[in-house]
Amino acid sequence: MIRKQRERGRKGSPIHIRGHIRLLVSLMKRQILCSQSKALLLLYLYKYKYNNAAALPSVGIRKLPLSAQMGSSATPADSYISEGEDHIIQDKDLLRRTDSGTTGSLHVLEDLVNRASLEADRTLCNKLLNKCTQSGQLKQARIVHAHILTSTFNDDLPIHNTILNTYVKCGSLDDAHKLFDEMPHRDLVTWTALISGYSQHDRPEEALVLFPQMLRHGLQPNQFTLSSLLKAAGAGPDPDDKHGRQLHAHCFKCGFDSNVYVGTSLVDMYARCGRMDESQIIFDALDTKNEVSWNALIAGHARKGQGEHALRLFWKMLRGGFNPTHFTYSSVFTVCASAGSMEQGKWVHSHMIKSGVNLVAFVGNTLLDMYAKSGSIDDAKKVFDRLVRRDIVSFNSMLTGYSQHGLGKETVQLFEQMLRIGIQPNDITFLCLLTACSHARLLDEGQYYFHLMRKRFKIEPQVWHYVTMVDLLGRAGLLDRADKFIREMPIEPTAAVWGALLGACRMHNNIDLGAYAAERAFELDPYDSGPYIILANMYASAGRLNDAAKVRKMMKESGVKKEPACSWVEIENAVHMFVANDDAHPQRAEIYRMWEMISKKIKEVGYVPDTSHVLFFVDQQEREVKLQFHSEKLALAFALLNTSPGSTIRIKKNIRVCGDCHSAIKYVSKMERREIIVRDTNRFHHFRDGSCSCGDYW
DNA sequence: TTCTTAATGG
Repeated sequence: MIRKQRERGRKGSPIHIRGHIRLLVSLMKRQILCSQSKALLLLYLYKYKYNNAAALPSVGIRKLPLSAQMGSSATPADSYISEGEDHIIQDKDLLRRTDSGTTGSLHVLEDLVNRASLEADRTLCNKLLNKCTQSGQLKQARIVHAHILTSTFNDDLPIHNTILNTYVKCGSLDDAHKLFDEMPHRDLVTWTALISGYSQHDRPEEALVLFPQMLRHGLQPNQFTLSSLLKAAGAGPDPDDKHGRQLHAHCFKCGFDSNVYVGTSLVDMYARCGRMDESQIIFDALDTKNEVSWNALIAGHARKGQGEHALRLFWKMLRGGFNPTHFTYSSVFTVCASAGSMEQGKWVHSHMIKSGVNLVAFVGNTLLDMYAKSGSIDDAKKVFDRLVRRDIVSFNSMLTGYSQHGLGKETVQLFEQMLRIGIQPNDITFLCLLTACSHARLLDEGQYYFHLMRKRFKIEPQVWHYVTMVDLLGRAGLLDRADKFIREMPIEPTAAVWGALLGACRMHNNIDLGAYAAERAFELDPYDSGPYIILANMYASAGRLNDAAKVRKMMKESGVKKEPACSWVEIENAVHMFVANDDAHPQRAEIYRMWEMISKKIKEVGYVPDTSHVLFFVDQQEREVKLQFHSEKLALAFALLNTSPGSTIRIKKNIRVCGDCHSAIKYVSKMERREIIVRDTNRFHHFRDGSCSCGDYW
């Protein structure tokens, strides 16, 4: 009790400062305080501000012309934290120079200056640390920490825990761990703060090893510890559920599994380990669920590519009376983006507008991506323009959109705009930019940006940047330069690098270099069917059927399976899938009849089936028959049967569209007066009035 | 004083 009183009146404590300010104000009112000495008031203001800002106007200090007194170095109390220690020292110097006058207040002031030690009190330190935590200012946190080390409350455990947490939130786990090691005493909060630090900053292994150590110190985890540990268990490089299961047992034993935080973390952990069934069981068993629990489950299905399931859960969540959050919308838009289901995405978008959720980058980026990936680049741009705050991901998403739609000029313009605004590009930005240059035949621009990336932005190109450069050079027909470029790469070329060269060789019919590139690709990744198929097709279309057969045999022997080609088309909120020569579809007969009719009609206006893309069909007529039933053709016939005249048709494909289909779709777009948008593995084709946006360059 | 959920590439 006595100690408490002493502490309350100690110098630096709020009461102490308040008293000083009152005294100073009264001196000032009686004209005893000379003008220079008002600097002293500023010093007190610094301290006072953080204790009770609301009380300031009542003592009239705000009316002081502080900046006039302090010259250009004047610092408003608000910016104390961000300006740091230098200014405090500066103010001290000012104080020393204060009061050369000989007023009767001299003694009083001298006394005050001496007593105005900068030692902070506990409340002030907590507030300062809090502010550092919120704004992530590590440097200031270290200064406050230094003050605390020389203070009388240095052996205080809670304040050390707060510092540790501040370091964590400022992103410096080194500082946090160092403090942890130096601390004379640690409690559960200390351990938990460090564990959660590693887990939040994506260093799961380091979080997990702390757990057994903590147990050895005789501490039992609580809900905070367990949820952090579960997050770490689900985030491992190769998330296995060994840690997860042990933790689950621990949660169960201590009865924490019914806690919302721990329960939700369990749902999330199993979902990240790919065990959706167990995730669902835990979710169902939760007495108390919140939005986060739903989001974790929905995101889990979305990540696993179970889009339909995720959407069903979304509707269920709504029916259950839960309000979707940014996270929910974000997952749902991602699902719609990868399925190319724009109609459902639009519906959810309108739902989001009605619910009043702001179009911030967090959710806007995924919405933008959804429109771009569904083929509507105009809607994507609208979303981009309306975003409340654009971040690097917003720009990257928009750049990706442009580049996939073959809009090279727009990509370059947006990139330049981004630089003007002062947003730092990252490696993904450059990947989009280079891809755009490649797709739009912007050879010089592509090479220029590749150098710029290194020189001006100090971003070391990753293997994917090299792949794109090989693609850029190769597409432009500079096959030898592309080959040389690969040989001069500072990093080892991967199968994808050689694959890019192979693709270019196919485009420019260079079989020898193509065969060489394919060999390298086989060596580096024998399990990818792509290069085998391309090479075999190249041989086949050059009439070298024996060589084609050899490649095919090689592929068979290495046990590679060709991924079946399929196409998807969305009709009235349902996505329909087609495989080549589909014979299981309920509307099969109509679809085939439809295509035969179309085929006949477009042949009359000039369509010539190109059979060079088909392997091993000796007889010309048979070749043509097989060719007719590529999945995108079936999807197109189906869409023509089931949509109203004039409406846009959007088709998604899992491999690159073949030359014959590309040609056929061009004719169909003209004849049927339809806009047809085909999304293949690396770009969009907008067919309109007989031509394609890719300019037959893909 | 300590806790859970999303997004951009090929």
